[in-house]
Amino acid sequence: MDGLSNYLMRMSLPLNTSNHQIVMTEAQLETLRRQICVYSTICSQLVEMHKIMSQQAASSRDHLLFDPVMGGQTFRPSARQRWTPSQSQIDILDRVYEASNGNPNKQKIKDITAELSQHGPVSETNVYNWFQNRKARAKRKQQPLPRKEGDSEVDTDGESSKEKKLRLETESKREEVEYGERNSASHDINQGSHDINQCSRDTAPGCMKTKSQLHDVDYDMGILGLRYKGISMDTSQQWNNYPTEKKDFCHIQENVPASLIVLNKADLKGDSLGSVAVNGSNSDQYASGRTTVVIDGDRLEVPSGVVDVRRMFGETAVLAGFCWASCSNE
Amino acid sequence: MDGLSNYLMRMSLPLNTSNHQIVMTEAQLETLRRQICVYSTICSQLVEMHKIMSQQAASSRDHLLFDPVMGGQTFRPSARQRWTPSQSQIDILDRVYEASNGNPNKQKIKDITAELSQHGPVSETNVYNWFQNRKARAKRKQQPLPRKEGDSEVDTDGESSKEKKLRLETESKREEVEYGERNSASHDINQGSHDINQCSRDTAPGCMKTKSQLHDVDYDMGILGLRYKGISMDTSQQWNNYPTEKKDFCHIQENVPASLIVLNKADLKGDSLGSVAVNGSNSDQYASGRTTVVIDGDRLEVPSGVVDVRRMFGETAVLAGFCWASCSNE
DNA sequence: AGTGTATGAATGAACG
DNA sequence: CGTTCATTCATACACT
Repeated sequence: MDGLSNYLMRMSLPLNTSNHQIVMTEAQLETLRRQICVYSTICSQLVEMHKIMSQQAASSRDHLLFDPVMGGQTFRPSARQRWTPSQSQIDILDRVYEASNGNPNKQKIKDITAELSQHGPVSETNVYNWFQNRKARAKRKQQPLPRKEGDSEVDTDGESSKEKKLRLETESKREEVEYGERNSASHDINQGSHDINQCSRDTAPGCMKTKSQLHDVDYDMGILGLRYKGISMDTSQQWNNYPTEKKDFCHIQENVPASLIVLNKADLKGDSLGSVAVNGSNSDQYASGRTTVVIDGDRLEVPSGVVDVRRMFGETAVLAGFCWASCSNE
Repeated sequence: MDGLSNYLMRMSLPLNTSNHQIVMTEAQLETLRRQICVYSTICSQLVEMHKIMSQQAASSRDHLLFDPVMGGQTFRPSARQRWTPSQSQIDILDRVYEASNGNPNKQKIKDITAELSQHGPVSETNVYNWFQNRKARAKRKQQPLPRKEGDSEVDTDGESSKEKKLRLETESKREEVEYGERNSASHDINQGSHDINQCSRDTAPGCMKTKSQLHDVDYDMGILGLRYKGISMDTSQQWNNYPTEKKDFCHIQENVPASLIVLNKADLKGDSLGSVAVNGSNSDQYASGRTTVVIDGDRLEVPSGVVDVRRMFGETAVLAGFCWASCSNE
């Protein structure tokens, strides 16, 4: 649980009540009211989402037979043969994998299993296998040796414009290597003020900034960020209902065809992991799992999914800017 | 916007604050605290769900290309496109496949890729996958000889203890048959008061009971039930924060190494389907897809996934008991 | 447009 | 630990 679990604490609300009346300041109450409003909205979204999902699940055959509320486990009428880790479990595993160098020993596996079991059924064997596979496949991907920057594919050169999309697909195979490229690319982000940097309130938390501006920003998108993600900024009722100070929480850039979405989830995960999602339907964005996005006027290939934001964009990059202004919106 | 949006109203909290301090009664504050806690938890589920949705949306093209939070508006995440070998490439691949007996090694793949790239864009991974699939599907097509239903498996007796887990895995092939066994097993559940039946509040909704006790129970786990699933009862902060009356909603059994989790989703699905999930890390619980659980003192092998609770445990069994008390918790 | 099929891709598990 | 198997998912494409 994130912020709200400690909310009362931060609000200085007495946790143990006695018989006398409790006194709240106006500010406390106001904050409280807003917070409740926010969560109320989110919860109604949850219900709505689940209804849609259930409906989807009911009307689809196999691959959609999952209940997202159940943590992403896929349920089928027949028993599932193999373990399917939930997303939260995967996140944890990823984190552990990143942190560790070698294979976890037996005790370590026990620990991990215990933690994972809080997010769904899992056995130690599952964990063991996961690390085995992860390592093996990481190694395999390491084979196409690291290339510098977005220079052309050495083996697949002479590519036509049509082949470009395939090149991207090829690139996606060397995730680890690409992170390095990201870092160098992040320098671009740090230069100049482009579209995404038009943020008018440089000090507002969540405002899209160059990473050099990110120091000491008490950033906290978390759930709110996730909530924002699905919102069409111009039309969403939720967005209109949203408290102004929360809108300023991040900067919406409406004039770029597709933009990076980085959702900081530090408050959820306790680390720098964030989600990168992009939209846009340019024809050259076909690479699976990655998309060409425009950041500060420069084109970047970024993977979708959970990424280490700091690793990708620099140590101080904890922020998010996002824009759902789809170039394919009719 | 659902309940909470009117929450302040119900709480009689003044919506327009003046300059004086606001006074809350203890009861109000307590209710408020609990409500926030509940919503906080639910929101975390939203986050989880949304992660999964995003993931799904990113990896699927059309039918899932919508974000439920957006209220059905579709947007286009990065398109994903898969490699489509040209005919000449297929010819080459076929030829190589025919000529070779085993899987090509890494160098061989490189060579093949090099050759194929002269006829179109291709990556080594594409080649690798192609051979994997080709081999697997060739094998499958030659197989469809065997038996009818899962009946032929019965003769696999004389199993060693080591083979047991394999047996379980095999068993999962004949779901329907197993349901029958479950039904008989359910009689055990109905007898006497065992661990899981220690529920002290027999009338409390959601309390784990024998099926004979379930009549006329106004059962309603819904989202809350779903919420429970990810909670480790002994360690989870969420659980500790949870209102007492909600804890009583179902009965938590803390002293069994692993226990059955049946989440009734009748309110969501309109039927008796529920989810069974189990955890536990006993060495004999490694069979993926099913787990040994302790129910009323008896060990049962139950499949994970969606099951017909009533069919499995009896017509009146609509309830859920669950316990994440992991036997591997330190 | 909906439905079905072939197949590229992903990945948990098992093997040697 | 590297390799292979087996299953599943999702897409491209064909069919109607």
